[in-house]
Amino acid sequence: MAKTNPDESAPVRQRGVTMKDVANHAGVSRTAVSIVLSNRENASISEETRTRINHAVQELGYRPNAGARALASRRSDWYGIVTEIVTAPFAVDIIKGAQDQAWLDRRFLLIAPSDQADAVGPNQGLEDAATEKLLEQRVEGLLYAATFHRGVHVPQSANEVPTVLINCFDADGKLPSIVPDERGGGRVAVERLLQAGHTRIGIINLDPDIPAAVGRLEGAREALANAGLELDPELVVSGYATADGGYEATCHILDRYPESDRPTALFCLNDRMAMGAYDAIKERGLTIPGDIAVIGFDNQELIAAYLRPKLTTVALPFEKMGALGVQTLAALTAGQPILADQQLVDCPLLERSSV
Amino acid sequence: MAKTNPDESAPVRQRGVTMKDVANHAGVSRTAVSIVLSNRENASISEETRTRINHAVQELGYRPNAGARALASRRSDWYGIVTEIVTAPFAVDIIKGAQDQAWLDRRFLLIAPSDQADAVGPNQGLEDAATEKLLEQRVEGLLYAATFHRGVHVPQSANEVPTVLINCFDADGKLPSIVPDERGGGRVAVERLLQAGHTRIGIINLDPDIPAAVGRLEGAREALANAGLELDPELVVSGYATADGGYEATCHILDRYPESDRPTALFCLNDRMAMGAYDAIKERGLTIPGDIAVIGFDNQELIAAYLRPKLTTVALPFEKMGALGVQTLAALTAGQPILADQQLVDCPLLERSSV
DNA sequence: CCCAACAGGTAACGCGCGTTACCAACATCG
DNA sequence: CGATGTTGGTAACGCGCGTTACCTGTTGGG
Repeated sequence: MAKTNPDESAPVRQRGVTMKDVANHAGVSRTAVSIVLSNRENASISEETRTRINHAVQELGYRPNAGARALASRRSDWYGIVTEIVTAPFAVDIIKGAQDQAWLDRRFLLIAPSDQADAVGPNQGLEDAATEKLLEQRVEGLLYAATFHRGVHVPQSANEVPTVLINCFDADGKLPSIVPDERGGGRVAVERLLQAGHTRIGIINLDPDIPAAVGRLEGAREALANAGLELDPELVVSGYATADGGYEATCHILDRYPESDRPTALFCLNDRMAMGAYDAIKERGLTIPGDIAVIGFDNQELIAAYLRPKLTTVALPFEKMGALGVQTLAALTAGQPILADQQLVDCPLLERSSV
Repeated sequence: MAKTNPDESAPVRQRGVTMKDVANHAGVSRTAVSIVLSNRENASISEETRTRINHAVQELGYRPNAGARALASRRSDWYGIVTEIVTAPFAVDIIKGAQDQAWLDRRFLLIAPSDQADAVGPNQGLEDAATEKLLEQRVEGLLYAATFHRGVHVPQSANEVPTVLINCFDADGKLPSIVPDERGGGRVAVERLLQAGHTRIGIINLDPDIPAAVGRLEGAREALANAGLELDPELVVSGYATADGGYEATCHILDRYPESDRPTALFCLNDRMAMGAYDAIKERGLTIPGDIAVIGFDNQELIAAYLRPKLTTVALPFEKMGALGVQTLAALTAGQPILADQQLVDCPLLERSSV
């Protein structure tokens, strides 16, 4: 009764073709097949038997068994990544970057979900389980990816294998990490506004304590200083990191000043807040970028590319961070030294139409 | 020179603890350990040695080797999913649904990227490679996920193992598939508008040929028919599936009629077009939903939840489809019969504030 | 008192493959 | 002509584990 495929019209399915079968079919030993397939340099197999073996492989449709190979060679060619894929509009980009890079290196990326509700509290049950599962698969390296830049604690068992943090950093500062250059991003954003002639720049801030806010604000300050200006604390308004929060903060900042003294540009520390800012600005009959220029941060495609006018913003280099994470891991597993404990990745400015 | 960890302060890292070590430490045979760890029912191991073994496992920090287990037991506990993660704002949700379900079943989901540019053209090089790689890992089942509902061609080798299609269907109609109930979604959207008292409903259509457009439109027609109304073809405008496309189509439809005859509601066949519709409506000094109600489709969180007012829309059940895909696969690999070749998944209405 | 029926455990084989040690045939050299 | 490579291969071991066949007491029944 347990037939998987009731209607089996005898396709060319050769399941379970093993190396031995290939060897028999080619009239050689299994060792010879192994040598040819792993085509080493110092081999000593005649060209003739070599092609004979390759033909046998083709004819039988032989497919190597990765598991067995891993067992025998004691290398799995797998990396593992632990990430909160749940609430993550971003995480996917990190995964994609890592995935593609791993694929280039002919490695597999095992993805394990981590629903850590709180980074601090020891709600690490699931996360530990994820790590454990990955180690059971004998991954050669581990990646931990966060959805927003912050400090994290990593399960103990991660010590057993090279580990790299992406978009987050180890609170104990032992593990190598890849994070966005928030400060550089803030600088480039404000420089762009300065270059467009704006000198009174309002800043719609995030929660001031998180690394993103600290870095971006610092960058803004730096850019202003380079232009001989100072950051007016009055012009910095914090709000919830949502469209509503951005809307309210923008209302606040726009209504506080007479038109003559009003900021002519807004630097929103994320795109969702920029979305709210758009509404507040339009509501007041002002135009973008004519009356007020807006620049965002994060480059959430769905927002930035579809707002009207399209939003000029600073991109978070998720894909690049993912790729760099895998590269760093590759270096570590190969025993090579890595460049630095913390690698900063550029946040490039994406010009659209709101400045 | 190739030291992975130069500063090795002797942590409790016990790498390579094997079953034999556990056996020795507990003073039993390796077989006994194997039996206890795979805790079978018909075992005959005394409670005492059983706990002794468990203690040894704890003390040595033994971690089973999943690869070796797979090799010996001839079952890998792995599924593979091939998906175009690249341009995909959605795919991630399918993956998440599948991932979570697989995790519940204590299985791993191997994700392989497929950058098939064209579903029809034989640009299947990469996709074939992905499938091949997955089969080398001896996955027990395969999932193919598309980012938008459409027909696809699947590599030959997929026949070797149970296969399920998600958000797409086999052009040859052989493989089981999981797709959204587009028609039901269209129906529920229009029903909601009817219920709010709207009878003149404009429809911002997608490319009329794709399954999504066909189904949703059919559903709309059905809902109207149930209310004794007919679909006015004049009120259906197709455009590019973007915010700009939605903007233009909406302008077209709004400017064509005198105010008295203007539609009082718009059914946008996706959220990006709804985004453009918002702009067109607001530009004309009209309010949402006061003057014109808007309903979308897809539930792209970043758009729907952050538009002002928040967009009422019909959700595409990606996560559920992913989960159902894995469940179907589980049934197939267990040799159980499946319910139907094509399973439809409900598209639920999400009430927000635009109706 | 002998035999069957357990409970409690072990030896040994094989999964598919990488790898090392070894072997035969031939060419080269002093 | 024997010693010494070199070329082209093979036998055999082990990776870590599941599984089956078997073995050794101890009981209970006739």
